[in-house]
Amino acid sequence: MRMQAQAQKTIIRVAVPVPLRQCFDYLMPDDTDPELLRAGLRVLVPFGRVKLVGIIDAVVADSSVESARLKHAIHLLDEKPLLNSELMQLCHWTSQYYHHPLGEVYATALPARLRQDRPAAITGPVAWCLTELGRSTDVPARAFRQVAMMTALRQAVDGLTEAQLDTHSGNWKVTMRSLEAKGWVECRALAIDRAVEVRLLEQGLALNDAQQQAVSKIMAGLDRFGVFLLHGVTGSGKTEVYLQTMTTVLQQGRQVLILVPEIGLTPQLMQRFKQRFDVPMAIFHSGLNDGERAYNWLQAQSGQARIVIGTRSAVFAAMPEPGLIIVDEEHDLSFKQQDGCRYSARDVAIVRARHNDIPIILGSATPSLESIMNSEQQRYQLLELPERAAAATHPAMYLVDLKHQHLDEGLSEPLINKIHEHVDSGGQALLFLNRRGYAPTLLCHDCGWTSQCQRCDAHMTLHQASGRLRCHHCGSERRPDSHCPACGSADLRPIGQGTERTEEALQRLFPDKRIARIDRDTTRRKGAMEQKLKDAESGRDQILLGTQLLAKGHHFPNLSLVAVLDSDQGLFSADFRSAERMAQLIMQVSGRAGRADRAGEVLIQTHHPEHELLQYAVRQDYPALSRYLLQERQTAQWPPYSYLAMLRAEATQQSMPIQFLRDAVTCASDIPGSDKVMLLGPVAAPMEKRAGRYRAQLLLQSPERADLHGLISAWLPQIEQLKSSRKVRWSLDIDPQDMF
DNA sequence: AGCACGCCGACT
DNA sequence: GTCGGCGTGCTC
Repeated sequence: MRMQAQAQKTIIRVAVPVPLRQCFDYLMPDDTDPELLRAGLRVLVPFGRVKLVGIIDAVVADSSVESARLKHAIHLLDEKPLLNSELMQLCHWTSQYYHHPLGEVYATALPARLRQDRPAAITGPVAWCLTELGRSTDVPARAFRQVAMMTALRQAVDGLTEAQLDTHSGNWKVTMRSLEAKGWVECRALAIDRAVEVRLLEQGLALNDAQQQAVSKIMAGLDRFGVFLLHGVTGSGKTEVYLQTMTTVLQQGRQVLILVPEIGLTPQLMQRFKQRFDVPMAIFHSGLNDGERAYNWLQAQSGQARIVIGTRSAVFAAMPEPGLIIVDEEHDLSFKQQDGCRYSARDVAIVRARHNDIPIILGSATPSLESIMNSEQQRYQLLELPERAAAATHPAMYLVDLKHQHLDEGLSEPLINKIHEHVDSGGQALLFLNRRGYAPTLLCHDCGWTSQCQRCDAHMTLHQASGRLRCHHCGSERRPDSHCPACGSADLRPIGQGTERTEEALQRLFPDKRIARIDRDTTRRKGAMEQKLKDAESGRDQILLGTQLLAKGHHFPNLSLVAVLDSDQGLFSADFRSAERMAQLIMQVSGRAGRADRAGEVLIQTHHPEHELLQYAVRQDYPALSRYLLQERQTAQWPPYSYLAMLRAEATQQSMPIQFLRDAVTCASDIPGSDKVMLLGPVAAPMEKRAGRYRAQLLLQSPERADLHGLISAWLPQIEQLKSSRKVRWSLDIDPQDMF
């Protein structure tokens, strides 16, 4: 028997938001009860010469750091852990898998407001009510605003929320303040009932056979981990499958997490949920301010929000009782974070489901090849929704061979005729062109000079509306030259097609039709996107012209014709994923054509109508298309037949990134097991110069994930020691999606 | 990342 | 003679 007293656990191991792969030990703050120390609490600590808010990762009895060097933490920020053990475990996994410092992962998981040195008080919606005193007081009649306010409050049983007051009068705050000073009114946090019983506000729709089967299979697996790949074309009723499975999970008293891509569709989907369920929801999207974000996060964390819905970062929303995760449009690239900790929210979500032993649904009309392969290998259960639920007919698909075609500003004759046909008979046409601006470059007809960006290896795009040349890669802009800077010629011509120029052509060709251009330039203003979409949905605009921005999610009831103006750029690109993306785009947009009463038509302009990908795409044969793509990937040993990581570097001096990556290769070769990983490069990035910085990359490829990660774990500490690493900005990207 | 310390070039 | 450039080292 040990006679020694158990050493007290009074050392806290803190993860601080710095790019260092270690935690730091501290003595607990003065005047703190050791019993209060818990992992998951936030704590303010002195760090070097600054103070930082960190997360207590563990409470331990002693430290390997000599006690004289240990500092006291300053104070705890929470009484109860802000991060529960499940979320901490998820952050640990993320930190290890993406080889990113733990403290920064915790920082990614928390909304900005909760990373600051202030208490995590929930200050959500409040309601103003009368006090006892206020109820028994007669307001002097001359204070007429106050009288009106008191009367309004008397009529409202549960008080008035700020939103309600805003509709009442624009200037209620002043009046309210004087009433509050008199002690007649008070402000209360709005009580949110914890919905034990989930109230359904509307009945579920009748399911077709495929939907019914999908729902049954998911229901049968609600009590354990399992990945369901829900493959359904647009309009096949994926959302109804989500809704009905969610109903059961919510009724079991568990929370549902839904991840959606970053294209402003979150509010729409949430609207669907609000129509169906009377439960509190927490929502996360780019339109929220810091306060709203923190409030919603805490709603999810406290368990009050039963449905949590949001984009990428919502995968880290704390939830005490998760029961189901849904990733909608799982193939979407916006689930991959492109800076800092480069995680894939879809992949983190799958791990989270596994940790919690709950099911996860991946929904898509065009699943990623990774997911297709996983379902073929029985790791995921494939659920197919083949039919269009609402009995709409499939669109007719045509390839327009552009070879030897006369083009009017990129528009072929067959296309122009089709547009006439559709809009004249009351339909709507949607045209895709993935290049905004007027023309991609300005060319000197006499000497061949083109308008290059000074800071990037790219052309500057001519924007006619603003009369500027703009670089789409670094944002720099300038006035277009009136004469060629190289030879002095005045014959400068805009070359190529952009949405602005196509819009101009459309206006000339269809002078009596309403044309709407929807791209980043026309939707920059806040609320402009919503307004444009509303106009388009109302059927007011007969011709819609847009970039990728318009590709998915929005429902235009009158839409009968969809056209892809330039599919060729996607087919022949340096990035092995670009063909896949173009095919997915065609599949996605074609799902949008057609109304209940009328089959839609889809036109794809190309110089390569014989291309196999396009052939599969027009036949709407995604299984064949993905088989073809998987075959290609297997031949070239690309993912999912191998695993990749990309080490990138950039610097203002051209030679530095390559130098650093060479040094990195040198130290990799000394690591045992490095023979199991191929190091491809270093090479200059496809666009070497961007925003004034030179960029280079080194690709790591291995048939085995474990070998790749094993090498990286041993390698990173060495890379950090390299002298040349100090002269570049470098980053490591696990499972890179973009090869640029 | 931040921040300080420290050692060399062009200026009041 | 100093101000300030950024190389180097450190953070419990």
